[in-house]
This record gives sequence, structure tokens and C-alpha cells, in this order.
Amino acid sequence: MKITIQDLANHLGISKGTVSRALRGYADVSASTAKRVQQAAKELGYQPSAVAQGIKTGLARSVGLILLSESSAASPPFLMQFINGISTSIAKQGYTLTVATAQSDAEMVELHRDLFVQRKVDGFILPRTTQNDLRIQILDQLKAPLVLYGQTENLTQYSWFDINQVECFRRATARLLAFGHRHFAFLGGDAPLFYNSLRKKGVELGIQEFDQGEVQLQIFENITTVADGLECALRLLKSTQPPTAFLCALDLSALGVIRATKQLELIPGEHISVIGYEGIPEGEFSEPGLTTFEVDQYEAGSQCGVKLMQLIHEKGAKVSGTLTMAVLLERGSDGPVHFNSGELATFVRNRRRLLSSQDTLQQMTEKSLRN
Amino acid sequence: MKITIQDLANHLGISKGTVSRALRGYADVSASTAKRVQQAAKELGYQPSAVAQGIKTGLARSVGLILLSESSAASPPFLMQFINGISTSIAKQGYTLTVATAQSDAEMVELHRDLFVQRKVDGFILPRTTQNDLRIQILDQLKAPLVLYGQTENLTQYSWFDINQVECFRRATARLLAFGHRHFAFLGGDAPLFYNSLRKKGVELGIQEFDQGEVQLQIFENITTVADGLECALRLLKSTQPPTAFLCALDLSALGVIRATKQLELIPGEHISVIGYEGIPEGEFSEPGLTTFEVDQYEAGSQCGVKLMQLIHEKGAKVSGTLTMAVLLERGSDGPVHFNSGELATFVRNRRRLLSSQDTLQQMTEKSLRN
DNA sequence: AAATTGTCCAAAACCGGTTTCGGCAACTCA
DNA sequence: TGAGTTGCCGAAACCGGTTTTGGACAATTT
Repeated sequence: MKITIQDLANHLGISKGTVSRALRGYADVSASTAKRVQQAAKELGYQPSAVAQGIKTGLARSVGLILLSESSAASPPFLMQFINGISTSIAKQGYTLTVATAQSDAEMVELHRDLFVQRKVDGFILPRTTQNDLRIQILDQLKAPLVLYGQTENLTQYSWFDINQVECFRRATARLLAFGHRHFAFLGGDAPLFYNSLRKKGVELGIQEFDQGEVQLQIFENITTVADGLECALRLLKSTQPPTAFLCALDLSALGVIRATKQLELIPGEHISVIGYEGIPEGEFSEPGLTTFEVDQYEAGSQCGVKLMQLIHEKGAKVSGTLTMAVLLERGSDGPVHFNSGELATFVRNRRRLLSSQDTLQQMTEKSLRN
Repeated sequence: MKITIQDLANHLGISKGTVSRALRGYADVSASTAKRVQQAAKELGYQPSAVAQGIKTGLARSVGLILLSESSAASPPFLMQFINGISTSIAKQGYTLTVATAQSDAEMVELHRDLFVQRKVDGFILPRTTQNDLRIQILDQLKAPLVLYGQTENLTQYSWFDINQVECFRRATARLLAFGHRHFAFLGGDAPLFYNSLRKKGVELGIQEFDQGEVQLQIFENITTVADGLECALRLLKSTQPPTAFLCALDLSALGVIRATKQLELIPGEHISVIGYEGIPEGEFSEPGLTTFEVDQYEAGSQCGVKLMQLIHEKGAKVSGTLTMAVLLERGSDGPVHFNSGELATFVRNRRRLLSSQDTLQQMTEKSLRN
């Protein structure tokens, strides 16, 4: 049913070796036969089987991306654009992307090993790197080509791509300090992941450079969803020493903070400042828009793909790391300090009192409007 | 470097044919040698090359999922869970998922053809089906196994899985009619996709069954994002005959509607009703929670995977379609009718007047609170 | 004791490509 | 004209598996 190289050779009355050489553009085949073969291949819709090719070359022409199947709801929002970037960048060389999901960290490591040993993939892209990444260890043993999206320890041995998150958060902190803020909260993300330490370091660096001894910083970890951010911010804002500036490792938690301000009828960008990181689409439509660093996830995937292609194809290719910047989108969720921490606490207290009385007022107003 | 079956055979002093038969569990190999081989394979970490296996069996042991790389922002939210479902369901039989992205509809068709002709995949899962799906046509020609996630015309020839979306929207409509609503808006999604016609049909069916001649229905299409929903709902609510009930083909647009009510200080579930479809996580955290049909995307992917495995492996396997229901999550965004359309229009008009005057009031209040 | 059967495995063919090798014919050059 | 190139292509080996074939030997039957 499917046409093979032998079929094509018979059809043309030449040997399959010649067909192969003609299609791969070898010199020792006459221009006329080469043309004839290519013509016939197109007409009959012949394309060599990647499987059969792979057996000789030892390559599967596919790269692996293995995700932890987080049973909890959604996956990191960046993923689809990242996948898109990878697959389009590797498509040029006839490569495809193999996506698998693991249910646990242990299975994640096994999957990497198995896919490579079975030659289903020629290399891996590793997102969400940790300090001491088990995936890297096993792939090192197997001498499997890999590219990190993110950083880790002993970075010089690997190819990697990352955003300079330290610098992003240093700048965000400096910006808020310049706005006059002195009470900060850092809502960190997944504690085990390397990015989290980088973003935290950026905040600490920013404060350290300013260094007036009057800056307060509260640090939280594992604030990864809107709900987490909402809860954390509510708690903080109701405290006696609320932060006036929220630095969020993730846009999702930043959106949670904004939602918290809504509940307390505070105005982000005025009463408090919030800065996020990642640039997810929802950030544009919140009220006010979320000030955040926009990461080009497509570009990230694309670069990882290109680096991996180099490692796989260019013999003795050097590993290379790339650090780029994300762009700060200045939207409305941050601005000059309005209250200091104490004033904010008082303001919130009054607001809450007002809100509970308004509830009854609201009902009365509506009744009157209806008539 | 990588160990082959020949290496293993030499190491054991037997022929590679015997090794192969031992590992694949053939009967004509003594129990003792079988054990010895399996033992050695484990110790040396031997796993047969999927590529080499594929050449004999003609199978790549991978299924394809090709996505349209929508340059615009995010991808359909359902995707990651769906991918997760596919890949875990096919992993049992040693299959992996090959994901590729196309930049246009034409490239989408080409990619399907090429991946199959090159034997990179053994079959496809087709999400986001359209009325006259070009992917199906080309795969039919190639006799490629395929499973639809969604429906299309001439459905009996294919395996497919879908949610009974007609019934979902019929029920949603009946529910809102029972709540007393008479003015409806249906915010449709991607017009070319088949799901859109199904959901619209459900709404029309629901109204038709009620059939009192007093029901108004406005239909819109291509409302696919929060921003779209927001804009559309604002326009409608400010009109002279606003709908009191919004049936949204997508949760995202439903969230946009809720956001519109916020701007007008209307209360969803009280002043108006909104029902969505899909059950994305954000729907839980909106205020109030979004009433919606929760679709188990993991299960959908899983079922598609299972069906495709049957088509690929069981010779002469029958195609099969499966229709399941989504569960209605009754959260707060819908409820008994409060205003009729005319009353709502008046209410909105007054609210807007109030809001613009409040803006100045607000500023004064704050000033006084600060002192 | 000869014939038959069954057990187990080595050898070889095969899958669909790629690449090496070698040979024929046509050309070049002294 | 004869030796050495060169251009072109068929034949064959190879990649790493699977599967078929066939044969050696032991165990059973007649």
C-alpha cells in the first residue's frame, strides 16, 4: 500500500541504491537521472520512511519534552507557546517533538532514560529545572544531548537558555524603591524550582543595593495560583504591617493580589503596587492592567530547539548558554507610594468597616432604584 | 556506546535471534535461557531500539496531534489536560505522542500527510473538527487511522469521542427559562468549528421546546476570549433591549461577561445570569463563581487514545463513536430572573449615571479618610 | 532398533532505507 | 593506441531488530 524505495526503483527500472543517492543529492548520479527520480518521487508521492532511515543513521529525528502531569487543574501557562517554538524551530531539519507525561518525579527520570535508550528521541529539552536535577544526572550518564530552559548548578557543562530573572526582579525592586515603597512582599513560586531562587535573589539584590536599613521584606513561597495569591495578599493586607509593594514571581499570583485589592476596594497602582512576571494574556485585561515582565515563550522554545539541533548534528559542538531580558510592560498596577505601611493598615481597617455597612446600604439602594 | 541486541547475544554466547525470541516471550525458547536473557537485558540496561523494531513491524509507535499555532496569545485552555490524557492512555502500549504545529490550514493538511507517509506516526487524533474537515479527507485517502475529538458530517465512518454539547446547551437554556428568563444572548465561539453549531443548536432546541413565542434570542459568533466577551456584553447591556441571560459557548467569554457586569456594578446571578462551558479553573475563582459545564479533558484525551490504539492494533477493528455528558457546576453566576429586559435597561442606565458621579465622590471620600 | 515426535536454538532472510565497493564505458592525455 | 581518469550506476553490505527455516539432539512411539 505505502510505496517504498524499491517500488520506485522498479518503476524507473534502476537500482534502489541509485534512487537513494539521487534523492539525497549525491554527486555521483547524472543530472538527468537525478531529475527523473525526483520527478517520479513527487508524482508517486514517495517519501522515505523516517523509521527505516533512522536505523542506519541511528537518529529518530525527534526531540523529547516530558512534562509532569500535575493532576491539579492547569499546567504552567507558558507551555503551549513554548511547545510551539520548539516544534517550529526543529521542523526545518525534519525533526518532530515527542511529548510525554510523567505522574511522578521517579517516572519522569525513567521516561527520559527509556525514550533515549529506545531511540525514540535524539535529545531532550528540560523545562522547570531544579537545583539538583535528577533528569540531568541520568541523561549525563547516557551522554544524551540536552538543553535546559532555565538554569541550575554547574551550568557550564550544558547548553541552556534563560531569561535574566535576577536582573528582572532587581529592576522591579529598584523601580518600586524609586517609587518610594519601603514595605515589600515577595510572593515566590514553586520553591524547589531554580527560577524561584533567582527571582528571590533579584529582589534581595535590589534591596541590598538601596541599602538604607529602612526596607522591610517579607518572603513567601509556593504561591503558584490565583487562589494562592488572593489568600496570601488578603492575609497580608489585613495585618498590622501590610506591605505596600507586592513582587510576584508569577503573574497568576499577581492577579490574585489584584483580586484581593478588589475585595478590599483598594486600588492597585495607587494604594498598593503589584508587579508580576511572565506576561500571560490575562494580565492585560485585569483592572488596572498588570505591570509585568513579558517573556517571549515562543522565542524561548525556538532557541532551545536550535541549540539542541546543534548539539545533535554538529559533531563536537560546544555547549552554549544564552541569557536574555524580558521586557517590562508598564501597565497600571504599580506606581508612586501613596500610603506607608501604617497608613495602609489604617485605611484597610476603615475600608472594611465601611464595606460591611455598605452591604446593607447597597440592598436599600437597589430596592429604591427598582421602583 | 549504546548496547544492541548483537552485543547482548555475544555477551551470552547465543544468537541474536534467540535473544529476540526470548525477550518477546516466544514459546520455542527454553525457560532457563529465557530467564538468563531477561536477566542480562536488565543488568546491561538493554532495550530494543524502537526505530529498528519499527522497520519490520511498519509501526512507529507514536500517534500524531497537530495544532494550529495561533500566533495570537494563548491556545485553547483544554489542551494540556487533553495531551496528558492521550499520552498516558497510549503509554501502556509503548506509544508516545508526537506534537507538531502548523502555521496555516494548508500546512496543517501537509503535515498530516507527511508525518504519516514518513511513518513518523501510526495515526492521528484530530481536535477542533470542522464541518468539512480537510484533514479527514487527506487521511482518508491514505487510509490512516484517526480519531476525532468532536463531531463532523458522515460521522459513521470514523471513530470519535465527544461531549453531548447539544444536550448541555439545551439543559442550560431550559434551566434559564425555568428561572424565568426570556431575553437570551448566545455568545458563540469559533464559527468554522463544528462544536459551535452544536452548542447553538442546543440553545435553539431549548427555546423551541419551551415555545411560547415570547422568547428573544440574539446570536453572536467568534467570541473566543475574555476581551471579546467583555466587549460584547458591555455593548449588549448598554443597549435598550439587553438580554438578561447569557449563554456562552466558552468559559473565557463567560468570564468576559462577568467582567462587564463588574464594570457596570451589576451582580451576576442576580441582575443577570451567565452560564459557560468547559470548566476552566478560573471559573471557580471569579466572583461569583461561574456556572458552567465541566468537561473532563483528561478523560477525553484518554478515550481518544484508547480508540486510536484499537484502530491501529486490532485488525479490522470497528470504528466507534462515544458521546458523554459534562457535569453542570452550579455556582453563583445564574439564578432566578430579577429584572425583565426593559427594567434591566433602566437599571443599567441609572447605574451608569451613579457611577460617573461616584467617581468624584470617591476621590473626596479618600481624601477625608486619609486625614 | 528404527521411526517419529518434540525441544531448542543457530543461521539466514527480511524490513526499507543508506553507503561502500567495484566495474563498465567514455573520455583524456601522452 | 594504450594507459589512466572520470562519470555513472548496479550489486552488495550494513543498520538493529523480527521471523522463518532447518537441523541437532533427546525423548517417545511402534
